[in-house]
Amino acid sequence: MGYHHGDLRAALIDAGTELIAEGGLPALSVAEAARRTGVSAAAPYRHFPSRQDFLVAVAAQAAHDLEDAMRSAADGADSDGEHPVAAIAAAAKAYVHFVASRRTGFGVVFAPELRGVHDEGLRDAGRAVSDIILLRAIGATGGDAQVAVDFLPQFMAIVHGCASLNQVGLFNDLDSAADVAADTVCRLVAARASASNSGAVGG
Amino acid sequence: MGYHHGDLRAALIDAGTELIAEGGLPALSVAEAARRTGVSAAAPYRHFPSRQDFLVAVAAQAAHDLEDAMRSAADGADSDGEHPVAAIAAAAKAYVHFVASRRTGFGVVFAPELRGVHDEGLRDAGRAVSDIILLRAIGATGGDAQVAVDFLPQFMAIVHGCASLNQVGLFNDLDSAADVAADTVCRLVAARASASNSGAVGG
DNA sequence: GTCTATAGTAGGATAGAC
DNA sequence: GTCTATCCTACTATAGAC
Repeated sequence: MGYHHGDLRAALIDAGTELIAEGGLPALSVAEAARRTGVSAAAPYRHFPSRQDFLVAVAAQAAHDLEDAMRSAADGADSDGEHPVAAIAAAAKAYVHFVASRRTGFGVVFAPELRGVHDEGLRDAGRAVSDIILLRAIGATGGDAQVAVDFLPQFMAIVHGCASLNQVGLFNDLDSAADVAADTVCRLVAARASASNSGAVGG
Repeated sequence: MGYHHGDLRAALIDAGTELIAEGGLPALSVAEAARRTGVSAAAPYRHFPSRQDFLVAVAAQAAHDLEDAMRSAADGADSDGEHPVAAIAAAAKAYVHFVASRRTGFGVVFAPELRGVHDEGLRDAGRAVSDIILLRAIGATGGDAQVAVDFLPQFMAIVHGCASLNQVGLFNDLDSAADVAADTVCRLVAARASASNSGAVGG
């Protein structure tokens, strides 16, 4: 083989990202990542002690990219900070698109296989994504932080649900999925803003 | 070994259901199902030509059980047909609980691995679940079928999202996840019912 | 840091005996 | 219909040469 790399570690992470994009988490294989990078199956073990550690590195990269995508979308839709609802809608669409192209989202960032792993990148990215939505939600609902905190899991559930259902083919196309996600979060924000003290239904 | 079964096929499907509940789709293995059922690794192949066919059978069973769970919950919360919103909330909670106990939901019922498979049980169950929600949604929003049709994917996205996020540990406990799902779908129905002709936000 | 070689594990699937 | 035996494949991980 005799291939020489400037940065094998990064190349392997890229290959791993590709593998997940193609076949989901179970398709992440150290051996296949090595094959695609042009090195032997043993080489990756100089950079990652085990498949688990490799997965953590790939997930951290994905989390960072996801944070970037959502932040860019939110900022782009609301450059002056006056349109928090538009920012939330844009972030929702960005999430659905990200998952469609990478097959990676909250499900990988917070993957069960990663429980108990103390990776700074992962934790930070998770909090960063939450902050992107939280800040806008506070702005969109009139400054009530508690309402925003309640809205956060709803936002995550909706965008993750749309992204997942899109993956299994329940939407006609990607744009439909993204539109449903954006429309739904907007409806919820609107309902919250107009009646932020109404009780929850269906206990 | 020499084990004798009245219905090995059914026993294998039960074992397969257990495997998925424990480790998700990738944990479904013909060999392991055989082991747990007390037969040789070759025995299942008398009943299922391949792992794929085995998966279809397990998924069909899951779809049937899911339909049952959601229908029972909806009927139980609305025995007289006068409380469609309560029925929708109950179905939402039932979905989250079902996924928590079985690790199977829309993601398996409509699994990518099953694309193009023409299994009657799967198709029927998918439509049945849709109907459970559609009928109640029409009742809850004042008889507007189009609003109900639009609401269906939102319902699915929300309950699936809550169930998935619960699996990766983003809720404090199962009841919180189910409550968020029920609360969110109720808020949406309420918003739809009060303003069924409002335009969608965030195009 | 990367290679070759190898041990160990596990699953999918088939052939042929009973 | 089930068994034993077997083949093939693929991946994780390690040892030791370069």
